[in-house]
Amino acid sequence: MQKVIRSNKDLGAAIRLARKASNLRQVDVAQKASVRQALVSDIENGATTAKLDTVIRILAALDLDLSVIPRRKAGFDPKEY
Amino acid sequence: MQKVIRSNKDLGAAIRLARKASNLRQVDVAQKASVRQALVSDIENGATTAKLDTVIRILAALDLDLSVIPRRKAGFDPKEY
DNA sequence: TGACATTATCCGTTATAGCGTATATATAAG
DNA sequence: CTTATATATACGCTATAACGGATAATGTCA
Repeated sequence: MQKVIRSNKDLGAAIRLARKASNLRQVDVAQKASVRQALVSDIENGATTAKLDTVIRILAALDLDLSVIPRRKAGFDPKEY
Repeated sequence: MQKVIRSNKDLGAAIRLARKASNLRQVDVAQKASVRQALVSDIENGATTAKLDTVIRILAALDLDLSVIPRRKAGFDPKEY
């Protein structure tokens, strides 16, 4: 599992997916990350470009980390390796 | 190569390292990312929490991607695996 | 359908990222 | 030391993330 994030939409999708996989509500994630439910909603919908530390806190609430990796072409399929 | 980012300091360190490895000046990265040299300086020094899309643009200027990965304990050493 | 739970949206306000434009410190080379 | 280059700071201003506090709009299920 390793999802590349190149836009706020990518991030929102990743967050929503992880949140549902954990059976959490936006409110639960919001509390853990010390933000409002409304903000989690906006971010999941890609409606806003959050600040880095906000992103980090929300990901942490979902037991996820942000990481920097060497760039690969879009559409790259790791199974080819 | 895979650097976990849990703070703006982590990000700044990763960016500076990658920039020097590419023999680029702050001004070069700034231009590619459409931001000011002063902002690159601030971010490298961990003096500010940048917005997500700013981070993405700067990383892209260094041929790096941001990614979401499952969280591991701090101090985890991949060599143990 | 009705009651309840969850998510999306709104408004005014506050906090702060990022800008333009300089200038002040390094750091390095001659 | 002097010059050139690179990085760090400064100040006023604009843009926008995030807030509190609701409420509206969906979704869920007996």
